[in-house]
Amino acid sequence: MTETANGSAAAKGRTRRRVEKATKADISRERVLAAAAKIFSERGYAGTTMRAVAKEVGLQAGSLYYHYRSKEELIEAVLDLGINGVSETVRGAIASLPPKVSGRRIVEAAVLAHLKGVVDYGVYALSARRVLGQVPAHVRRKHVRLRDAYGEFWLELLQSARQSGDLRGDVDIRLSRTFILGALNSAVDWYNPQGKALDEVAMQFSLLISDGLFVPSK
Amino acid sequence: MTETANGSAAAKGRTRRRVEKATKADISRERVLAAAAKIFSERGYAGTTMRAVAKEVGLQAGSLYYHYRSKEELIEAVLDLGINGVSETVRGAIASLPPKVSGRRIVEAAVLAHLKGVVDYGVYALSARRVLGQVPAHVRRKHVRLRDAYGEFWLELLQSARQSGDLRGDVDIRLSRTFILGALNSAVDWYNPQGKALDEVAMQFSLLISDGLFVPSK
DNA sequence: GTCTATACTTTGATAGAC
DNA sequence: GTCTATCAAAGTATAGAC
Repeated sequence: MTETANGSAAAKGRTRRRVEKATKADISRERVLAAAAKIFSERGYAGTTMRAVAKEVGLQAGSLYYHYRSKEELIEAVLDLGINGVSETVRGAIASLPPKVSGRRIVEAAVLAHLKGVVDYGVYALSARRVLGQVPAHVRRKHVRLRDAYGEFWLELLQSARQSGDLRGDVDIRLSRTFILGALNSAVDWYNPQGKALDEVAMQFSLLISDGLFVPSK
Repeated sequence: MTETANGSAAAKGRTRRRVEKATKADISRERVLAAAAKIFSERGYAGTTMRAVAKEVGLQAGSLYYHYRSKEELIEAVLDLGINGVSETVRGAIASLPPKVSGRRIVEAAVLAHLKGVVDYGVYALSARRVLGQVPAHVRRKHVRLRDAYGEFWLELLQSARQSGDLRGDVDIRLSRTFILGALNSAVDWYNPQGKALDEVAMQFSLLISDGLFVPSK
């Protein structure tokens, strides 16, 4: 994750070929990004001051502008990483599944990967969830598009499960998707890495999603 | 809902006996509250200025302080209504259920009531969801307590369903509760009263929660 | 790369007139 | 009840020294 954060952040502003070592600027830039994500997630967009971010990384406020041109550019980088991080984690997991798996297994893999993504991209995912509604409109629009594309991916997942035949006839796929993603995203608010293992949580969620709470009626 | 909003807001600052008519102050106070809730939910705590709230109701910034002593008192009133509104809607619905209903019916009623509460208390519920993490710590503590008490109520609901015998043996009640509430709360973000009827959404959600996505495996 | 100093704007809140 | 005027504090961003 650290590599991704650095890669994606650094790649934006500078042209980096191959595997050159991270420059001092790259390191600072990433530390600033992580600090900003943390504070954005706690205090919201307007509540996050450049001074607070600078203090978190041991810099003066003015120095941040060497790495990011404005507060707006900073939140954009944070949101990018939060949304793309989770999305790519899930797409990757599904892509590496063997060709003819059951719908159950697909859902199981997607649930686990989403939770993994949310944990790996912690403060970035949290920021994406909490401040997306507060950023300047043109910034929000771009990221809503990314988020919607991810939602579309889930829809296709469920549709392919339906085609494989094991989905109940009376379930509304769109609403189910909304329900599942709402529940999974809430994990950024409460999941504690010190607590239950992620696989266990994912297993329980998958069970609920697949078979529900109650014993099949008669 | 309007009555509740007014009642709970007005009751705080003033002593009102019986059914006296709403004073000018009561009316302004409630309009300020509604405007504040809307803006808080859109821009977050720090992003909401007293000037913006005032403008929304056609007042000058200074005039707000006649109704609320500070920005902090304003967000407190908004959060109160958002959290208590939903909680009371659900508790009321469950309390008015006939004595020996099935676990399925209980879950169904709770799901519908929660969605109803979220819609009725719209901007207040939205604020509670979006800005709780951004308010001064002592304000947050009080409201986290209220929210947790509501979560406890859901836990008891599920426990009583288990005792009535129709819950699957392998479901983790705590995790299920977390999952369900995460999904239901997300409705404040996407539910559109112009779209699908609430009962229909509630029915689909209940179906998913109770029986899951897939046909019972042989 | 980072610092200090500072220009300019906006904020929450108060006081007193009406 | 609401307005106008105002203050002190805090905000983003820039410029130039090091």
